[in-house]
Amino acid sequence: MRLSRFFLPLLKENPAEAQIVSHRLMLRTGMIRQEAAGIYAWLPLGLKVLKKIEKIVEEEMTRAGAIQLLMPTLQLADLWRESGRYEDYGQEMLRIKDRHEREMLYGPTNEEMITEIFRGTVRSYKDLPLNLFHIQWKFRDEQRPRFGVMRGREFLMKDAYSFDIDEASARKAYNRMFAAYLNTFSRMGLKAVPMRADTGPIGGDLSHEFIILAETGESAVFCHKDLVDMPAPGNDVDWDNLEGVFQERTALYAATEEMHDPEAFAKIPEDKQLSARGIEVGHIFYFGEKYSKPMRAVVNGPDGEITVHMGSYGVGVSRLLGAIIEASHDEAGIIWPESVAPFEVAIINLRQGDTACDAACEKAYKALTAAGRDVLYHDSDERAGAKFAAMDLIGVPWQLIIGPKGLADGQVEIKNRATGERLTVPFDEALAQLSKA
RNA sequence: CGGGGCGUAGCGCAGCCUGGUAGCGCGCCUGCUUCGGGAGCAGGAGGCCGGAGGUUCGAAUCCUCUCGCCCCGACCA
Repeated sequence: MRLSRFFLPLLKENPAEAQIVSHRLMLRTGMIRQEAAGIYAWLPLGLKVLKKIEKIVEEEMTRAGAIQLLMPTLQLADLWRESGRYEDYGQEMLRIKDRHEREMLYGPTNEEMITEIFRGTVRSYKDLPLNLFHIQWKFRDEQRPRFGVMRGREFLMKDAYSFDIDEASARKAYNRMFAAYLNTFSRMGLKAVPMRADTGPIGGDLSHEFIILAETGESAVFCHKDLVDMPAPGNDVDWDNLEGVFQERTALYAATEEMHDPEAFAKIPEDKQLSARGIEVGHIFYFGEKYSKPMRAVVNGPDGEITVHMGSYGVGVSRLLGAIIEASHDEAGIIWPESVAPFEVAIINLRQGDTACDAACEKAYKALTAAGRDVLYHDSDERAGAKFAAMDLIGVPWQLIIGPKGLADGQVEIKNRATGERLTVPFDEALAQLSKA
Protein backbone atom coordinates (compact mmCIF):
# COMPACT_ATOMS: atom_id res chain seq x y z
CA MET A 1 0.00 0.00 0.00
CA ARG A 2 1.21 3.44 -0.90
CA LEU A 3 0.57 5.86 1.93
CA SER A 4 -0.53 8.45 -0.61
CA ARG A 5 -3.39 6.11 -1.57
CA PHE A 6 -4.22 4.94 1.92
CA PHE A 7 -6.59 6.51 4.41
CA LEU A 8 -4.56 7.23 7.51
CA PRO A 9 -5.75 10.31 9.40
CA LEU A 10 -2.99 10.72 11.99
CA LEU A 11 -3.35 13.11 14.89
CA LYS A 12 -0.35 15.00 16.16
CA GLU A 13 -1.93 15.93 19.45
CA ASN A 14 -3.69 13.81 22.00
CA PRO A 15 -7.47 14.02 21.93
CA ALA A 16 -8.73 15.30 25.28
CA GLU A 17 -11.17 12.45 25.91
CA ALA A 18 -8.61 9.66 25.79
CA GLN A 19 -7.13 8.91 29.18
CA ILE A 20 -5.25 5.67 28.72
CA VAL A 21 -2.43 5.01 26.32
CA SER A 22 -4.16 2.47 24.08
CA HIS A 23 -7.15 4.75 23.57
CA ARG A 24 -4.90 7.72 22.83
CA LEU A 25 -2.79 5.77 20.37
CA MET A 26 -5.77 4.24 18.61
CA LEU A 27 -7.22 7.70 18.06
CA ARG A 28 -3.91 9.27 17.12
CA THR A 29 -3.08 6.56 14.61
CA GLY A 30 -6.48 6.85 13.00
CA MET A 31 -7.49 3.29 13.84
CA ILE A 32 -10.83 4.24 15.28
CA ARG A 33 -13.16 7.16 15.57
CA GLN A 34 -15.76 7.54 18.25
CA GLU A 35 -19.31 7.91 16.96
CA ALA A 36 -21.09 7.78 20.32
CA ALA A 37 -20.16 6.84 23.86
CA GLY A 38 -18.58 3.40 23.64
CA ILE A 39 -19.32 3.07 19.92
CA TYR A 40 -16.54 3.31 17.37
CA ALA A 41 -16.07 3.34 13.63
CA TRP A 42 -13.14 1.19 12.59
CA LEU A 43 -10.95 3.08 10.17
CA PRO A 44 -8.75 1.14 7.73
CA LEU A 45 -5.69 0.80 9.96
CA GLY A 46 -7.76 -0.41 12.90
CA LEU A 47 -9.76 -2.75 10.73
CA LYS A 48 -6.60 -4.37 9.39
CA VAL A 49 -5.45 -5.22 12.90
CA LEU A 50 -8.92 -6.31 13.96
CA LYS A 51 -9.07 -8.73 11.04
CA LYS A 52 -5.67 -10.19 11.86
CA ILE A 53 -6.67 -10.81 15.43
CA GLU A 54 -9.95 -12.30 14.29
CA LYS A 55 -8.11 -14.67 11.97
CA ILE A 56 -5.80 -15.93 14.70
CA VAL A 57 -8.79 -16.57 16.94
CA GLU A 58 -10.56 -18.46 14.14
CA GLU A 59 -7.52 -20.58 13.38
CA GLU A 60 -6.93 -21.56 16.98
CA MET A 61 -10.58 -22.32 17.58
CA THR A 62 -10.65 -24.51 14.50
CA ARG A 63 -7.49 -26.26 15.61
CA ALA A 64 -9.18 -27.04 18.91
CA GLY A 65 -12.10 -28.64 17.09
CA ALA A 66 -14.66 -25.84 17.22
CA ILE A 67 -16.87 -25.16 14.20
CA GLN A 68 -17.66 -21.64 13.05
CA LEU A 69 -21.13 -20.31 12.35
CA LEU A 70 -22.68 -16.86 12.54
CA MET A 71 -25.68 -15.86 14.61
CA PRO A 72 -27.56 -12.57 14.19
CA THR A 73 -27.08 -9.49 16.32
CA LEU A 74 -30.82 -9.08 16.91
CA GLN A 75 -32.72 -11.65 18.93
CA LEU A 76 -36.29 -12.18 20.05
CA ALA A 77 -37.09 -11.35 23.65
CA ASP A 78 -39.16 -14.53 23.95
CA LEU A 79 -36.04 -16.63 23.56
CA TRP A 80 -34.53 -14.93 26.58
CA ARG A 81 -37.74 -15.38 28.55
CA GLU A 82 -37.19 -19.13 28.28
CA SER A 83 -33.99 -18.94 30.28
CA GLY A 84 -35.31 -16.24 32.56
CA ARG A 85 -32.56 -13.85 31.59
CA TYR A 86 -34.75 -11.31 29.81
CA GLU A 87 -35.76 -9.99 33.22
CA ASP A 88 -32.42 -10.71 34.92
CA TYR A 89 -30.18 -8.90 32.50
CA GLY A 90 -31.29 -5.43 33.42
CA GLN A 91 -30.42 -2.11 31.86
CA GLU A 92 -27.33 -3.44 30.17
CA MET A 93 -29.50 -5.08 27.57
CA LEU A 94 -30.49 -2.87 24.67
CA ARG A 95 -34.17 -3.55 24.05
CA ILE A 96 -35.79 -2.69 20.75
CA LYS A 97 -39.23 -3.02 19.22
CA ASP A 98 -39.75 -3.72 15.55
CA ARG A 99 -42.59 -2.26 13.44
CA HIS A 100 -44.96 -4.95 14.67
CA GLU A 101 -44.21 -4.01 18.26
CA ARG A 102 -42.39 -7.30 18.72
CA GLU A 103 -39.92 -7.14 21.55
CA MET A 104 -36.37 -7.69 20.44
CA LEU A 105 -32.91 -7.08 21.77
CA TYR A 106 -29.42 -6.47 20.49
CA GLY A 107 -27.57 -9.55 21.68
CA PRO A 108 -25.17 -9.11 24.59
CA THR A 109 -24.30 -12.81 24.28
CA ASN A 110 -25.74 -15.90 22.61
CA GLU A 111 -26.28 -18.78 25.05
CA GLU A 112 -30.03 -18.83 24.47
CA MET A 113 -29.76 -18.69 20.72
CA ILE A 114 -27.12 -21.37 20.40
CA THR A 115 -29.16 -23.59 22.69
CA GLU A 116 -32.18 -23.01 20.48
CA ILE A 117 -30.14 -23.91 17.40
CA PHE A 118 -28.79 -27.00 19.09
CA ARG A 119 -32.11 -28.34 20.35
CA GLY A 120 -33.70 -27.81 16.97
CA THR A 121 -31.02 -29.67 15.05
CA VAL A 122 -29.16 -32.23 17.16
CA ARG A 123 -30.99 -35.41 18.13
CA SER A 124 -28.40 -38.03 18.98
CA TYR A 125 -25.63 -38.32 21.52
CA LYS A 126 -23.53 -39.64 18.64
CA ASP A 127 -23.29 -36.08 17.31
CA LEU A 128 -21.48 -35.01 20.47
CA PRO A 129 -19.15 -33.59 21.51
CA LEU A 130 -19.89 -30.42 19.62
CA ASN A 131 -18.39 -26.97 19.90
CA LEU A 132 -19.85 -24.12 17.87
CA PHE A 133 -18.45 -20.62 17.77
CA HIS A 134 -19.00 -17.33 16.07
CA ILE A 135 -17.41 -13.92 15.94
CA GLN A 136 -20.05 -11.26 16.06
CA TRP A 137 -20.72 -7.72 17.24
CA LYS A 138 -22.42 -7.50 20.57
CA PHE A 139 -23.93 -4.69 22.54
CA ARG A 140 -24.00 -4.12 26.25
CA ASP A 141 -25.37 -0.80 27.34
CA GLU A 142 -22.69 -0.14 29.91
CA GLN A 143 -23.48 2.51 32.47
CA ARG A 144 -20.11 3.97 31.90
CA PRO A 145 -18.21 3.03 28.78
CA ARG A 146 -14.54 4.09 28.86
CA PHE A 147 -11.01 3.31 27.80
CA GLY A 148 -11.86 3.26 24.09
CA VAL A 149 -12.43 -0.21 22.68
CA MET A 150 -11.42 -1.80 25.97
CA ARG A 151 -14.74 -1.02 27.50
CA GLY A 152 -17.02 -0.09 24.67
CA ARG A 153 -20.73 -0.68 24.46
CA GLU A 154 -20.49 -2.25 21.04
CA PHE A 155 -17.70 -4.80 20.80
CA LEU A 156 -16.59 -7.70 18.67
CA MET A 157 -16.54 -10.97 20.52
CA LYS A 158 -15.74 -14.56 19.77
CA ASP A 159 -18.01 -16.84 21.68
CA ALA A 160 -17.90 -20.60 21.57
CA TYR A 161 -20.41 -23.02 23.06
CA SER A 162 -19.70 -26.65 23.86
CA PHE A 163 -22.22 -29.47 24.11
CA ASP A 164 -21.42 -32.77 25.80
CA ILE A 165 -23.22 -35.78 27.18
CA ASP A 166 -21.85 -35.54 30.68
CA GLU A 167 -19.67 -33.51 32.97
CA ALA A 168 -16.50 -35.52 32.34
CA SER A 169 -16.76 -34.93 28.64
CA ALA A 170 -17.68 -31.28 29.18
CA ARG A 171 -14.55 -30.80 31.22
CA LYS A 172 -12.52 -32.12 28.32
CA ALA A 173 -14.20 -29.52 26.13
CA TYR A 174 -13.34 -26.92 28.74
CA ASN A 175 -9.71 -27.99 28.73
CA ARG A 176 -9.55 -27.79 24.95
CA MET A 177 -10.66 -24.17 25.08
CA PHE A 178 -8.30 -23.55 27.97
CA ALA A 179 -5.33 -24.72 25.89
CA ALA A 180 -6.60 -23.02 22.73
CA TYR A 181 -6.78 -19.71 24.57
CA LEU A 182 -3.20 -20.00 25.79
CA ASN A 183 -2.09 -20.62 22.21
CA THR A 184 -4.28 -17.85 20.82
CA PHE A 185 -2.97 -15.12 23.08
CA SER A 186 0.58 -16.35 22.74
CA ARG A 187 0.38 -15.93 18.97
CA MET A 188 -0.52 -12.30 19.51
CA GLY A 189 2.58 -11.73 21.59
CA LEU A 190 0.62 -11.64 24.82
CA LYS A 191 1.33 -13.34 28.11
CA ALA A 192 -2.08 -14.37 29.31
CA VAL A 193 -2.50 -15.83 32.76
CA PRO A 194 -5.56 -17.97 33.48
CA MET A 195 -7.09 -17.04 36.79
CA ARG A 196 -9.93 -18.49 38.79
CA ALA A 197 -12.89 -16.27 38.23
CA ASP A 198 -16.34 -15.51 39.43
CA THR A 199 -18.97 -16.95 37.15
CA GLY A 200 -21.17 -13.88 37.43
CA PRO A 201 -24.62 -13.72 35.89
CA ILE A 202 -23.85 -16.51 33.43
CA GLY A 203 -23.61 -19.00 36.26
CA GLY A 204 -21.89 -22.33 36.69
CA ASP A 205 -19.13 -23.62 38.92
CA LEU A 206 -15.96 -23.72 36.81
CA SER A 207 -14.57 -20.60 35.24
CA HIS A 208 -11.30 -18.94 34.34
CA GLU A 209 -10.47 -15.49 33.16
CA PHE A 210 -7.47 -14.96 30.92
CA ILE A 211 -5.66 -11.88 32.13
CA ILE A 212 -3.08 -9.68 30.45
CA LEU A 213 -0.97 -7.85 32.98
CA ALA A 214 -0.97 -4.11 32.37
CA GLU A 215 -0.74 -1.09 34.61
CA THR A 216 -3.95 0.27 33.20
CA GLY A 217 -5.83 -2.98 33.76
CA GLU A 218 -9.34 -2.66 35.07
CA SER A 219 -9.04 -5.04 37.96
CA ALA A 220 -6.52 -6.02 40.58
CA VAL A 221 -5.11 -9.52 40.15
CA PHE A 222 -2.92 -11.74 42.28
CA CYS A 223 -0.80 -14.66 41.14
CA HIS A 224 2.37 -16.68 41.35
CA LYS A 225 5.08 -15.06 39.23
CA ASP A 226 5.99 -18.30 37.48
CA LEU A 227 2.63 -18.38 35.72
CA VAL A 228 3.42 -15.25 33.77
CA ASP A 229 6.27 -16.69 31.76
CA MET A 230 4.91 -20.18 31.32
CA PRO A 231 4.99 -20.93 27.58
CA ALA A 232 1.83 -21.79 25.66
CA PRO A 233 1.23 -25.53 25.23
CA GLY A 234 1.55 -25.26 21.42
CA ASN A 235 -0.08 -27.29 18.69
CA ASP A 236 1.48 -30.65 19.51
CA VAL A 237 -0.86 -31.52 22.29
CA ASP A 238 -3.31 -34.36 22.68
CA TRP A 239 -6.57 -32.47 22.35
CA ASP A 240 -8.48 -35.28 24.06
CA ASN A 241 -6.26 -35.34 27.10
CA LEU A 242 -5.33 -31.92 28.31
CA GLU A 243 -5.82 -32.44 32.02
CA GLY A 244 -2.05 -32.21 32.46
CA VAL A 245 -1.90 -28.82 30.77
CA PHE A 246 -4.83 -27.66 32.85
CA GLN A 247 -3.36 -28.89 36.11
CA GLU A 248 0.02 -27.35 35.35
CA ARG A 249 -1.54 -23.93 34.83
CA THR A 250 -3.96 -24.02 37.69
CA ALA A 251 -1.83 -25.56 40.41
CA LEU A 252 -0.20 -22.23 41.25
CA TYR A 253 -2.22 -19.48 42.83
CA ALA A 254 -3.91 -17.02 40.49
CA ALA A 255 -7.09 -15.09 41.15
CA THR A 256 -8.86 -11.90 40.27
CA GLU A 257 -9.97 -9.48 42.92
CA GLU A 258 -13.41 -11.03 43.44
CA MET A 259 -11.95 -14.48 44.00
CA HIS A 260 -8.87 -13.37 45.87
CA ASP A 261 -7.91 -15.33 48.98
CA PRO A 262 -5.23 -13.33 50.84
CA GLU A 263 -4.36 -16.32 53.02
CA ALA A 264 -3.59 -18.57 50.10
CA PHE A 265 -1.70 -15.76 48.41
CA ALA A 266 0.45 -15.24 51.49
CA LYS A 267 1.61 -18.85 51.27
CA ILE A 268 3.40 -18.12 47.99
CA PRO A 269 7.13 -17.46 48.57
CA GLU A 270 7.41 -13.73 48.91
CA ASP A 271 9.66 -13.21 45.90
CA LYS A 272 7.09 -15.05 43.77
CA GLN A 273 4.07 -13.05 44.84
CA LEU A 274 2.76 -10.91 42.06
CA SER A 275 0.15 -8.31 42.80
CA ALA A 276 -0.73 -6.37 39.67
CA ARG A 277 -3.49 -5.05 37.48
CA GLY A 278 -4.90 -6.94 34.58
CA ILE A 279 -7.06 -6.78 31.48
CA GLU A 280 -9.49 -9.60 30.93
CA VAL A 281 -9.24 -10.77 27.32
CA GLY A 282 -10.94 -14.14 27.63
CA HIS A 283 -13.36 -15.89 29.92
CA ILE A 284 -14.37 -19.52 29.91
CA PHE A 285 -17.25 -21.15 31.76
CA TYR A 286 -18.57 -24.59 32.38
CA PHE A 287 -22.19 -24.23 33.43
CA GLY A 288 -23.63 -27.70 32.99
CA GLU A 289 -27.37 -27.74 32.46
CA LYS A 290 -28.11 -24.11 33.26
CA TYR A 291 -29.57 -23.41 29.83
CA SER A 292 -30.06 -26.90 28.46
CA LYS A 293 -32.46 -27.86 31.22
CA PRO A 294 -34.95 -24.98 31.09
CA MET A 295 -34.65 -24.80 27.32
CA ARG A 296 -34.85 -28.55 26.87
CA ALA A 297 -31.66 -29.12 24.91
CA VAL A 298 -31.63 -32.90 25.00
CA VAL A 299 -30.31 -35.74 22.86
CA ASN A 300 -31.21 -39.39 22.68
CA GLY A 301 -28.66 -41.58 24.41
CA PRO A 302 -28.33 -45.35 24.54
CA ASP A 303 -30.42 -45.41 27.71
CA GLY A 304 -32.82 -42.61 27.01
CA GLU A 305 -32.88 -38.85 27.04
CA ILE A 306 -29.78 -36.90 28.05
CA THR A 307 -29.77 -33.22 28.95
CA VAL A 308 -26.58 -31.85 27.49
CA HIS A 309 -23.84 -30.21 29.50
CA MET A 310 -22.71 -26.89 28.18
CA GLY A 311 -19.89 -24.44 28.46
CA SER A 312 -19.26 -21.07 26.90
CA TYR A 313 -16.00 -19.44 25.99
CA GLY A 314 -15.54 -15.79 25.15
CA VAL A 315 -12.71 -13.76 23.70
CA GLY A 316 -12.93 -9.98 23.52
CA VAL A 317 -11.68 -9.57 19.97
CA SER A 318 -11.97 -5.79 19.73
CA ARG A 319 -10.78 -5.40 23.31
CA LEU A 320 -7.62 -7.29 22.37
CA LEU A 321 -6.43 -4.36 20.27
CA GLY A 322 -6.41 -2.17 23.32
CA ALA A 323 -4.85 -4.90 25.44
CA ILE A 324 -2.03 -5.50 22.97
CA ILE A 325 -1.26 -1.79 22.78
CA GLU A 326 -1.32 -1.47 26.56
CA ALA A 327 1.18 -4.31 26.74
CA SER A 328 3.33 -3.14 23.85
CA HIS A 329 4.11 0.53 23.25
CA ASP A 330 6.69 3.21 24.02
CA GLU A 331 6.84 7.02 23.98
CA ALA A 332 6.95 7.05 20.19
CA GLY A 333 3.86 4.95 19.67
CA ILE A 334 2.61 1.42 19.18
CA ILE A 335 4.93 -1.57 18.91
CA TRP A 336 2.88 -4.21 17.11
CA PRO A 337 3.79 -7.85 17.45
CA GLU A 338 4.42 -9.00 13.89
CA SER A 339 1.50 -11.43 13.93
CA VAL A 340 -1.07 -8.64 14.23
CA ALA A 341 0.74 -5.63 12.77
CA PRO A 342 -1.34 -3.68 10.25
CA PHE A 343 1.67 -3.72 7.91
CA GLU A 344 4.78 -5.85 8.10
CA VAL A 345 7.28 -3.49 6.49
CA ALA A 346 7.31 0.28 6.07
CA ILE A 347 9.44 1.76 3.32
CA ILE A 348 10.62 5.24 4.19
CA ASN A 349 11.79 7.32 1.25
CA LEU A 350 13.98 10.01 2.78
CA ARG A 351 14.17 12.12 -0.33
CA GLN A 352 10.96 11.89 -2.28
CA GLY A 353 11.57 13.25 -5.77
CA ASP A 354 15.19 12.16 -5.89
CA THR A 355 15.47 9.89 -8.92
CA ALA A 356 17.65 7.28 -7.29
CA CYS A 357 15.64 7.19 -4.05
CA ASP A 358 12.32 6.98 -5.86
CA ALA A 359 13.57 4.19 -8.10
CA ALA A 360 15.03 2.19 -5.22
CA CYS A 361 11.85 2.57 -3.16
CA GLU A 362 9.67 1.54 -6.08
CA LYS A 363 11.84 -1.51 -6.65
CA ALA A 364 11.77 -2.46 -2.99
CA TYR A 365 8.02 -1.92 -2.81
CA LYS A 366 7.38 -4.19 -5.77
CA ALA A 367 9.84 -6.86 -4.67
CA LEU A 368 8.57 -7.09 -1.10
CA THR A 369 4.97 -7.02 -2.20
CA ALA A 370 5.70 -9.79 -4.69
CA ALA A 371 7.31 -11.74 -1.87
CA GLY A 372 3.97 -11.63 -0.08
CA ARG A 373 4.80 -9.02 2.51
CA ASP A 374 2.24 -6.44 3.50
CA VAL A 375 4.15 -3.24 2.78
CA LEU A 376 3.36 0.38 3.50
CA TYR A 377 5.38 2.70 1.29
CA HIS A 378 5.63 6.17 2.80
CA ASP A 379 5.78 8.00 -0.49
CA SER A 380 4.70 11.50 0.50
CA ASP A 381 7.06 14.47 0.24
CA GLU A 382 7.12 15.01 3.96
CA ARG A 383 10.46 15.44 5.62
CA ALA A 384 12.37 12.49 6.98
CA GLY A 385 11.64 13.27 10.60
CA ALA A 386 7.90 13.37 10.01
CA LYS A 387 8.05 10.01 8.23
CA PHE A 388 10.03 8.39 11.01
CA ALA A 389 7.64 9.71 13.60
CA ALA A 390 4.59 8.52 11.66
CA MET A 391 5.90 5.01 11.10
CA ASP A 392 7.05 4.70 14.71
CA LEU A 393 3.65 5.89 15.82
CA ILE A 394 1.66 3.30 13.90
CA GLY A 395 4.18 0.68 14.96
CA VAL A 396 5.13 -1.15 11.77
CA PRO A 397 7.61 -3.83 12.94
CA TRP A 398 10.23 -3.26 10.23
CA GLN A 399 11.28 -0.07 8.52
CA LEU A 400 13.28 -0.04 5.33
CA ILE A 401 14.95 3.35 5.23
CA ILE A 402 16.18 4.54 1.86
CA GLY A 403 18.05 7.81 1.52
CA PRO A 404 20.41 9.49 -0.95
CA LYS A 405 23.56 9.22 1.15
CA GLY A 406 23.43 5.49 1.77
CA LEU A 407 22.15 4.78 -1.69
CA ALA A 408 25.25 6.38 -3.22
CA ASP A 409 27.12 3.38 -1.80
CA GLY A 410 24.31 0.96 -2.54
CA GLN A 411 23.39 0.84 1.14
CA VAL A 412 20.02 1.08 2.89
CA GLU A 413 18.94 0.77 6.49
CA ILE A 414 16.71 -1.74 8.23
CA LYS A 415 15.21 -0.68 11.52
CA ASN A 416 13.45 -2.86 14.01
CA ARG A 417 10.63 -0.95 15.66
CA ALA A 418 10.62 -3.01 18.85
CA THR A 419 14.33 -2.87 19.65
CA GLY A 420 15.21 0.31 17.80
CA GLU A 421 18.12 -1.55 16.22
CA ARG A 422 19.31 -0.23 12.87
CA LEU A 423 21.35 -2.16 10.40
CA THR A 424 23.04 -0.71 7.34
CA VAL A 425 23.10 -3.31 4.58
CA PRO A 426 23.41 -3.51 0.79
CA PHE A 427 20.08 -2.91 -0.98
CA ASP A 428 19.70 -6.48 -2.26
CA GLU A 429 20.51 -7.96 1.09
CA ALA A 430 17.86 -5.81 2.73
CA LEU A 431 15.28 -7.06 0.25
CA ALA A 432 16.31 -10.66 0.81
CA GLN A 433 16.11 -10.25 4.56
CA LEU A 434 12.75 -8.50 4.60
CA SER A 435 11.26 -10.89 2.07
CA LYS A 436 11.40 -13.69 4.59
CA ALA A 437 8.13 -13.92 6.42
C1' C B 1 -26.84 5.11 38.88
C1' G B 2 -24.45 8.71 42.78
C1' G B 3 -20.62 12.75 42.61
C1' G B 4 -17.74 16.23 39.59
C1' G B 5 -16.47 18.62 34.89
C1' C B 6 -16.61 20.05 29.71
C1' G B 7 -19.09 21.38 24.75
C1' U B 8 -15.88 27.93 20.87
C1' A B 9 -12.16 25.93 13.30
C1' G B 10 -10.02 19.02 11.85
C1' C B 11 -7.05 18.60 16.95
C1' G B 12 -5.44 21.20 21.62
C1' C B 13 -7.09 25.56 23.99
C1' A B 14 -8.08 31.17 25.37
C1' G B 15 -12.25 34.54 25.49
C1' C B 16 -17.40 34.02 29.52
C1' C B 17 -16.71 36.42 35.98
C1' U B 18 -17.20 42.60 34.45
C1' G B 19 -22.63 41.54 27.34
C1' G B 20 -20.70 45.45 22.10
C1' U B 21 -20.81 40.14 17.02
C1' A B 22 -14.38 35.62 17.97
C1' G B 23 -8.72 34.60 18.88
C1' C B 24 -3.94 31.56 19.66
C1' G B 25 -0.97 27.01 18.67
C1' C B 26 -0.93 22.63 15.70
C1' G B 27 -2.99 20.75 11.25
C1' C B 28 -4.90 22.16 6.13
C1' C B 29 -4.20 25.15 1.13
C1' U B 30 -0.44 28.44 -2.25
C1' G B 31 4.49 29.90 -3.17
C1' C B 32 9.77 30.06 -2.17
C1' U B 33 13.74 28.02 0.59
C1' U B 34 14.96 23.60 3.18
C1' C B 35 15.62 18.16 3.18
C1' G B 36 18.43 11.50 7.94
C1' G B 37 14.06 12.22 13.68
C1' G B 38 7.21 15.87 13.71
C1' A B 39 11.53 22.54 9.10
C1' G B 40 11.69 28.29 8.02
C1' C B 41 9.51 32.55 5.77
C1' A B 42 5.36 34.84 3.25
C1' G B 43 0.34 34.57 1.95
C1' G B 44 -4.56 32.05 2.54
C1' A B 45 -9.05 29.07 3.64
C1' G B 46 -11.92 27.43 7.61
C1' G B 47 -16.41 28.65 13.23
C1' C B 48 -24.93 30.15 12.65
C1' C B 49 -19.45 29.61 19.82
C1' G B 50 -23.75 21.74 20.95
C1' G B 51 -29.33 22.86 20.44
C1' A B 52 -34.01 25.49 21.88
C1' G B 53 -36.30 29.24 24.48
C1' G B 54 -35.78 33.78 27.43
C1' U B 55 -33.56 38.70 29.37
C1' U B 56 -31.40 42.94 26.60
C1' C B 57 -30.90 48.16 21.86
C1' G B 58 -27.24 44.14 21.57
C1' A B 59 -25.71 37.30 24.00
C1' A B 60 -20.02 32.77 22.98
C1' U B 61 -20.64 35.76 27.55
C1' C B 62 -26.56 36.40 31.84
C1' C B 63 -31.19 32.96 32.96
C1' U B 64 -34.16 28.35 31.91
C1' C B 65 -34.61 23.85 29.52
C1' U B 66 -32.46 20.17 26.51
C1' C B 67 -28.78 17.04 23.92
C1' G B 68 -23.88 15.17 23.81
C1' C B 69 -19.17 13.92 25.86
C1' C B 70 -15.38 13.16 29.77
C1' C B 71 -13.56 11.99 34.80
C1' C B 72 -14.09 9.52 40.04
C1' G B 73 -17.03 5.71 42.35
C1' A B 74 -20.47 1.33 42.18
C1' C B 75 -21.11 -2.42 37.88
C1' C B 76 -19.07 -5.24 33.74
C1' A B 77 -16.27 -9.53 27.78
